[in-house]
Amino acid sequence: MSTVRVRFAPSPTGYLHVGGLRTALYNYLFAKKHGGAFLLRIEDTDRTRYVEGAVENLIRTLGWAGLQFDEGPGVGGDRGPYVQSERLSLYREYAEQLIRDGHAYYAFDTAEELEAMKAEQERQKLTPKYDRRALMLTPSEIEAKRASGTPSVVRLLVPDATTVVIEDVVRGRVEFESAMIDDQVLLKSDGYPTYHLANVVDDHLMGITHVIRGEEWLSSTPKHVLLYRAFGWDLPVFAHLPLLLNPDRSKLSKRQGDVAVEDYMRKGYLPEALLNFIAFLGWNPGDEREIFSLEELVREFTLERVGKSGAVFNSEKLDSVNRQYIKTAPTPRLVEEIGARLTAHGVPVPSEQQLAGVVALMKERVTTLEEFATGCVYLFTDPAGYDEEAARKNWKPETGGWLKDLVPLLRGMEGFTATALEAVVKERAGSLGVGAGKLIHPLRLAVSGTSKGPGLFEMMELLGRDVCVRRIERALAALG
RNA sequence: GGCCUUAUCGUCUAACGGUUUAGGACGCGGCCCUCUCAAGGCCGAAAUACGGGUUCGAUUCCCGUUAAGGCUACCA
Repeated sequence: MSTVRVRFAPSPTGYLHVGGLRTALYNYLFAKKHGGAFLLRIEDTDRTRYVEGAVENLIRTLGWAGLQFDEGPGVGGDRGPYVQSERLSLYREYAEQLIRDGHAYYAFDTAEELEAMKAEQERQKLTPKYDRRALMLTPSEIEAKRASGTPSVVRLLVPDATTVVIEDVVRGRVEFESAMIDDQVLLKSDGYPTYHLANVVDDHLMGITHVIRGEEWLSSTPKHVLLYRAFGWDLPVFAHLPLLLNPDRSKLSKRQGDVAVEDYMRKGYLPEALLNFIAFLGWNPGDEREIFSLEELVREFTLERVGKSGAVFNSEKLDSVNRQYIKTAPTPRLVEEIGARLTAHGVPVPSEQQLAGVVALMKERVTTLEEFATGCVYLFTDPAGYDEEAARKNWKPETGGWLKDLVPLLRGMEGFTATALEAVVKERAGSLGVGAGKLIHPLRLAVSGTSKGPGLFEMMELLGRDVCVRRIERALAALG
C-alpha cells in the first residue's frame, strides 16, 4: 500500500475539544505507526462560526499535547494551503466540473422557499429532502438567473435507486439507500464550499489514505462516497470512531463538564496523562497494561482494536491516571510547573531546591499540578488559621505547655533533620510519659494549620528551624 | 418521524464458540501499614439488556424487542 497519510481537520470555532484531541491522537498514532504523515487542515468554511485566534489556539493546544503534525498551517508541506478558506477557487472549479459532468446542478431557491418546502414535507410526515425543483429549469433559464446575479448554490445530484456500501475499518460493512440521501449543497451562495465538498476535494488532493474521524460523520459518508465516484477518484479507507459521552451518555458537550483541552491544561493535568487516558476511551492493547507513553501507544496502536460503542468520559479515572504520572514525573519538570502556578496565584516562589523538597513531599498526595500550588500553601506561607476540628481534637489544655517546652529543644538542635526531629519529639514524649501522637498532632496543626499532609518531621525539615519555631509560637499565641 | 450505529460490573474495558466459579482498571467497602492525609499491600461487593433461534456447547453467530446515541442545515 502507498504511504499512509492522515489528517486531523478541525473547525476553528474556539477551542480544541477533548473528543477532537482523541481523534487527532488516533490519527497521529496511526500515521506514526505506519511511518506515514499526519496533517493538520483547518476547515473554516463556515464564516459565521469562525472565531478569531482559534487556529493559533488549536495549534498551541496540539503542541502542548505533543501531537506534532508533519504538514499544515505554520509548518507547510507541498499539498497546501492547509486552510480551506485559502482554497476557494479550487472548490469552485471542482463544483463546475461536477455540473459539466452531470453530477451536480445549480439551484436558486431562497431560504424562505426551502423552509416552506420543509414545513410542507414535515406536515405530510415525509422525510425532509430537497425536491429538485431546480432541475425543472431550462438551460436558458439557468443562464439568465446566473447572468442576473441571482444567488445560487450547487447541489449534488444523488443517483436514484442505488445502494452505497461503506467498508468501515471499525464498523464493518454499512449500507445506505441513495433514495434516503438528500441532494446536498456542495457550494454555498456565499461562494464557500460545504464540509462535504471541501473535505472530499482536499482529502483527495492531499493524498489522504485513511479517513479517521468521529462517528457523527458516518451518516454523511455515503454523500462523500458518491462524490468520490462522481470525480472518478479512489476511496480512502474509512474508520469511524465511537463517540465520547457525557455521564448521561449523550455526546460529550459543555454544560456537563469541561470539554476543552485547555481546561485540563489549566487544571494541571499532564499532557501525557490526558493522552494516555483518552487513548483508552475506545481502544485498548488487548492485555492488562494501562500506562503508556506516546511512543508506546504508537507501537501498540491498531485501528482493529478500536471499539464500536461510545465511551463515557470518566474524570475520576483521569484523576487516577494523572496521579500516577505525577508520582513518576521528573522533579525538575514539576518544579518548573509549580513555579509558574505559584506565580499565577501571587505566591512568592521559593528556591528551586525548596520546591524540589515540596515535590518530594507532595507528589504522592496530589491529583493535579494545580494542587501543588493550592493544596499545600502552608509549605509556602505561614498558616492564616487553624483547622477547628483538628484543634478541638488535638489541642488539649496541656498541649500548649508541652509545645512551649519543646521550642528551646528545637532551637538547641544541631542539625534540623527529619530523623533528628523525630528523635527529639519522641524522647520528649517519652519523658512526658505520653504517646508521640500527643505531640505530633498538635505540632502538625501548629506548623501547617491542618491535620492532613506530609509526614511531620519531613515537613519540618523542609520548612527549617526558623519557620517552625515561628509557627509554633504563633500557634501558642492563637490556641493557648 | 426516517436513516444509521451501539448494547459485558456504576464507569473504561478483556474474552475474537468450549481453557470462565466472565479477567483487569477507576470508583466503592473492609483489613494491614501508619504521626495525619496520601501512597502501597491484601480482601470484598459489583456485569454478559430481554426474547427467540443456530450449535453437542453461546458473552461470542443470526433474527426480533427494548434502550441509548448519532445524523436528518447554504454547521462542521
